[in-house]
Parts: sequence; structure tokens; C-alpha cells
Amino acid sequence: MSKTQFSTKERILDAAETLFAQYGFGGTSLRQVTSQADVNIAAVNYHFGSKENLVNEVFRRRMDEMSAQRLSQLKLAVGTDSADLDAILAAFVEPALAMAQDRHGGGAFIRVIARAYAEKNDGLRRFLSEQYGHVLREFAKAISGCMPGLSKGELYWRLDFLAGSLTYAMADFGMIKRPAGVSEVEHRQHAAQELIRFASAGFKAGKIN
Amino acid sequence: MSKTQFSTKERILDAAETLFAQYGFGGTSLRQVTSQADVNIAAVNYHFGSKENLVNEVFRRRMDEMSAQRLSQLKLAVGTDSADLDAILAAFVEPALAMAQDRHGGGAFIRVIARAYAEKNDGLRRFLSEQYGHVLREFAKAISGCMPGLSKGELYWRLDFLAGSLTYAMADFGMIKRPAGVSEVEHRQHAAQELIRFASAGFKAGKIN
DNA sequence: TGTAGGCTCAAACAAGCGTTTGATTCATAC
DNA sequence: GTATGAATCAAACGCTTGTTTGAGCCTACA
Repeated sequence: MSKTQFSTKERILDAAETLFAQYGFGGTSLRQVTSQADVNIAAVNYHFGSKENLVNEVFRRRMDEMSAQRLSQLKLAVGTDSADLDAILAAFVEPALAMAQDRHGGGAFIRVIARAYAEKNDGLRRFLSEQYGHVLREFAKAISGCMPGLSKGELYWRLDFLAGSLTYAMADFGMIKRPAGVSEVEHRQHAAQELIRFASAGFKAGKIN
Repeated sequence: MSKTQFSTKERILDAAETLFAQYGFGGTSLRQVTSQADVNIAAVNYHFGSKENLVNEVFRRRMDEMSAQRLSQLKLAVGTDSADLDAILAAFVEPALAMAQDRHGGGAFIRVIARAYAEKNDGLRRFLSEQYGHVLREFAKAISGCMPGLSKGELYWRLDFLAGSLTYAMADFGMIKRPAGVSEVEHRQHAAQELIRFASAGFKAGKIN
């Protein structure tokens, strides 16, 4: 069934992503992964070399796509008119949202990101910063362009707050629980919309009020 | 030296807090803890019963104090005049700040909190929610009182965003790195001030603009 | 048909984990 | 001075971890 439809490598990646999201990297054993993937334990080291490499591959698979989407949406937002902050924020938030509500395991990945920040994996954090830091820098430039009065310090602090809020909200930390009658998709869409309003006002603090 | 000045129990708690912040709960072994505390490995189970109990005690020791400070500062903020949002936010943010810059390991604790949210420890999250959920509810009530137009949904979303930003920023995730010439105390004070401005504007989104 | 080589498998490896044991130290109280 | 009980200790417990092994399967090409 699923065993014939997807390769061993893919099945391992899917299982790892789900379990990492649920129990963390250190908290997930390779035996859990291979058992859920219905695969022999030795397959991980055969296909990925080590657990650490598996973690990196889980990241690369999703993160490349999300970063590309963020950057292309950003280009659109900056290209059309000179300075719509909300559009820039949407370019940052919505690919995360889209990933979260993607079928086939994307939802788990958002929580994996949250974990990556929390587990001071160091190796992993350096990997993330080196590999995807330029994305954040692009957004900083764009926001700076549409809010000329904002000092560099303020800009970077607020980007950190945005990233924190996004991570926190998307990972279902916090007190907000999805109401019974609302689908997960609607719930996340609502979250993104609320976050953009909140952050947009936050970025403008001191400029308008 | 320190071995005579502090009890075995205290030394274990201090070492555990520091190491939990650095490597996470699962990522820290009791042998690391007892080695750093300069204590026999059996002392943990003698004084705390189990590793899980140790984790809970690390939390309780700091969290009780922080919650008490938050609530007392909130009482002051609400008592003086009817509706200063910034003062309420400060009552939420500053005890975390104070804890973070407390000598004797408090700084590590902020990162421990961040980890607690990220590691879906479930047992720990339930413990936190049951034990300290009322604090958040008090703040929700206070903010609601000073912003009558805010819907319950908006209110709780924004509280989540605030908590996310605070956790993220205080834990030194994110891109902001403390500049060389700035002390850690100044750095965190600056962070708190920036966060209050950002969140205050965020909470007012749609009300003033 | 024969033979490579990619892949999977059960089994074992050393190392590290949280926890327990039973002896020993040491201050306090009779 | 001796008995009591809390505190500490080295050592070992059973178990799980990531990783490795070597034999076997199974497809593909000659």
C-alpha cells in the first residue's frame, strides 16, 4: 500500500518529520522513526548516514520551498506599489501558513521549526542561520524601504517579535485552542490574519500614534 | 567553597537549571547535572525522587516568584488609573526581564521556559497551564477592561503573540545579538522597552489607526 | 543463465541513560 | 560512649540509544 507507493527514503523523512514535531529531535529515537515508517532500523544509516543528517534533510526538504515562496511573494509585494507593509508581512507569514495546512505532513513541519529554535541544537541553528538568514535580511530591507523612519535597531527587534509570534502561534503553543466547529485550515488562516494586523500595528508603533 | 555555602539540593537545582537551558530536558543527563553540581549521582533520586520531579522543582522555584511579581505589578497598574495598557504590558514583561537579569542563574530560566513550550512535554505543559494559567487570565481581564472594544478572540490571539514575542526575544533566539559595548542588563532592558512599544501598538490595532 | 550491486533484514555492538543498592560517613541526641 | 538516622558514596542494575555487521534478497544487465 503506502509501502509500495513511496520510497523508503521518503517514508523515513515523513515519519521523522511527524515524530520530531511531536517529541523533538532528541526525544525521538530512530527506532520510533523506522517503526512508524515500516522500515528496518538500518535503513536510516544506509540512506542518510546518521541521525544528524536525517534531521538536516527533514529541514532542507521543506525549508527550501518555504523560503522560495516567501521571497517570491516578497518580490511581488515590493514590486507593485512602493510601500505596503501588510503585503510584506503577508509574504512572510502566509508561506508558513500554507506549509502548515499543506496535506502530507507539512503541518508537522511548523512545529519542527519551533523546536529547532528551542532546542539549542547549535549545529542546527547555525545550519538554519547560514542557509536561510538571507531571507530574513531581504525582509528587513523591504520593511526598511517602506518605513524610512524606522531605526535599524527597532527594525530588527520587531522582526524578532514577528518571528516569535509566528512560531508560537503556528506551533499551537499558547492558550488559544482551536474551537470545535472550526477546521484546522480556517483556524490557521484566522491566526495569520490576526498576526498580520497585530504585527503591522506593532511595526508602525511610534510612527502613526 | 561553593560546596559548603549551598546545600546539595540547591546545587543540584542550580546546575539543572543551567544545563536544561543549554541542552533541554531530554538532552541533559543526570550525570551532567551531578557532575556540574559536584555531587554524587544518587543524590538526585535521594532528594528529588526522579528526574521528572527535578524538572518540576526547577520550574516551581522560579515560576512562583515570577507569577507573584506579575500579579502584584498588575494590581498596581490596574489600581492607579483605570486604563494604561502600557503599564499592564510592563507588569507582564518586566518580571520576566527581572528574572532574566537576576544573578545566580535566573537568566537560564527564561530559556528553560522557552524549552518547556517547545518540548511538547505534555506533562510539563499541563503542569504549567494548571499551575499558572490563572495569571494569564488575570492579564486578559485587565487588558479587556482597558480596551472595551476588543473581542475575546482578538484579545487571546494577541496575548499569544505577546507571549511568543517575549519568549523568543528573552531566550536569545532570533537575529538580535547583544552588541559588544552593551551589558546584558541594558540589552534586556532595551528588549523589554521595545517589546512593550511593539505589543502596545499591536493590541491597539484597529482601534486607533 | 549468471552475476553484479542496490537494498533490506535480524542481530549484535558499545555507550549512555535513569534508577537502585548496600555500605559508609558524620553529626546529633540520649 | 553509644545509638540513631540523615546524607553521601562507589558500584551495579536493566534498559534504550545510535550505529555497524554480514548474510540474504531481488532486480537489471550481459
